[in-house]
Amino acid sequence: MAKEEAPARDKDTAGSPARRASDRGRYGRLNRERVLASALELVDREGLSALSMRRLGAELGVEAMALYRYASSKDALLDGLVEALYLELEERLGAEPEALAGDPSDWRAELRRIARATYDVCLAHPQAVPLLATRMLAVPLAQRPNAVLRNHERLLALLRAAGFDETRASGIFRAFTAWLLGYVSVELQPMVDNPDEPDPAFRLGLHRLSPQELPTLRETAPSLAERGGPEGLADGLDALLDRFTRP
Amino acid sequence: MAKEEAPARDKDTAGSPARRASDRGRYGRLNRERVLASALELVDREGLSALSMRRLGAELGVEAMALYRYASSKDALLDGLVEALYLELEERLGAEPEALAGDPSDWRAELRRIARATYDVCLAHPQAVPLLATRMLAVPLAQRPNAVLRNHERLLALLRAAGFDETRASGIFRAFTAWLLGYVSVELQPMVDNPDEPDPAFRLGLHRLSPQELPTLRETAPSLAERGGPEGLADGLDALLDRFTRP
DNA sequence: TCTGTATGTATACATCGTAAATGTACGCTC
DNA sequence: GAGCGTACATTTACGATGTATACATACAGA
Repeated sequence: MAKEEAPARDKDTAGSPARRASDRGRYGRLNRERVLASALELVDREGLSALSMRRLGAELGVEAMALYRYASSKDALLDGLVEALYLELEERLGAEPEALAGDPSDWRAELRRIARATYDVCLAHPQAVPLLATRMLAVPLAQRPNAVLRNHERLLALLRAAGFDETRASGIFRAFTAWLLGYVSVELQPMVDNPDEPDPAFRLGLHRLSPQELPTLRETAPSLAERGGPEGLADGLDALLDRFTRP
Repeated sequence: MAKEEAPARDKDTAGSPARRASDRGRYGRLNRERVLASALELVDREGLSALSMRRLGAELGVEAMALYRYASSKDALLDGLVEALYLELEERLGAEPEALAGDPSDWRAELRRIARATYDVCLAHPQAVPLLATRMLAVPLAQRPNAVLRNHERLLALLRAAGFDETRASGIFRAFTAWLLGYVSVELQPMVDNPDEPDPAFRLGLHRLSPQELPTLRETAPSLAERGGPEGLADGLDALLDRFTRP
């Protein structure tokens, strides 16, 4: 039914179609990278709930079923989004793992750097953050996307190189992950009721909160809605590292 | 308010149907509490993805549409589950807020107690934990379920009573929430590939991990799969409180 | 006994994920 | 070039889901 705008305008114009590489008569337009990039962009733009196979297909000028060549199910597609986030993280961190190249005594700085880069990626894709706390953690370790596993490897290698034994390294790893994911989850959600409202109290919808039963929450809410920013992340991380690396 | 189950056992016992309280000719079988309890039980038993309106209806011996009297949409139902979790938390914490009754100097112990109780609730309903990191945080502050708001109020009142100003209290509140949610999210997910496998390495699916590219992860995985338990939670919390309450 | 309201059912529709069969255009060999 | 195999995309179809709407029923109070 040719919902296309570009293609095969005239099947036999003779003089005809002058194909560009990206336009070879509906053939080979897709690849996994494009699919995931488009999915992430859609999620960024309209939220996770807007992501359906049909919708993503339309976004790419393709039927929904075509996507199954590049992600074997919708769950796999979501895992792919997680992968995309971690690929973006790797890019920001630089290709080669610093852990192996750098000075082992800088492991704290390196952890901070990784945490900060993760924060930045999440800040760029706030709507996708829930995927980390749910999809990613729900998938058994060994089945997580490769980019995720590489990230795990990087962290663990860093810690082992710094001299921590397995048990120690695991503890630090878990604390790092918990704090990082918790922090971005709490920080990067709206909390705002009506974003277009100029008055902060109304923007937060505070008029819904009973002053009798929730007095403290009501008066603290505006301050609560502020962000700790990357500094808050780094502060907490330092505190946790102090504790979890104690003898 | 008469959402009771006690009443009107046998309108006219005559010979006939011997109605039990739970069986009055399909009328008045439901109430919000029962719906939410049943939903939570279903999630506990078969996971979040098993929760559909039809399925939950069947569980209660009722058509799907009947549920809409008690939750105006599926999203509202999920929010109801969050509420149910927080009600359970309140039960464990005791009815009256300790913050107002207790000694303000015990605020750290009280925070630990709340964290521990939350951990216990999550441990009892691991399949529902993702709801906290997603649904709960995604809902604008003022629209969160009442039990959640009461929990926020309790925490903030506790901190204000301990002498922290709004800004300070907010910072501690956010750190507390982030750590707590991150910790239970990381801790209470399976990580296991094939639960029935006796050998730990196979149970984790480690054979899928390339020894060349992921050596450290491979050797650390068994230790990673262990839990930090409530002690780990308390340790990290203490560390964060030290940091976020510094002058 | 009658009537209004609270409660649950019946029916219907749009949308979703996805299995299976079908077409279509390219790269290859001849 | 002609023809073929295969990678790619479409078509069609099915069952499940959330939910709007209209209806039926059972109880409570007059």
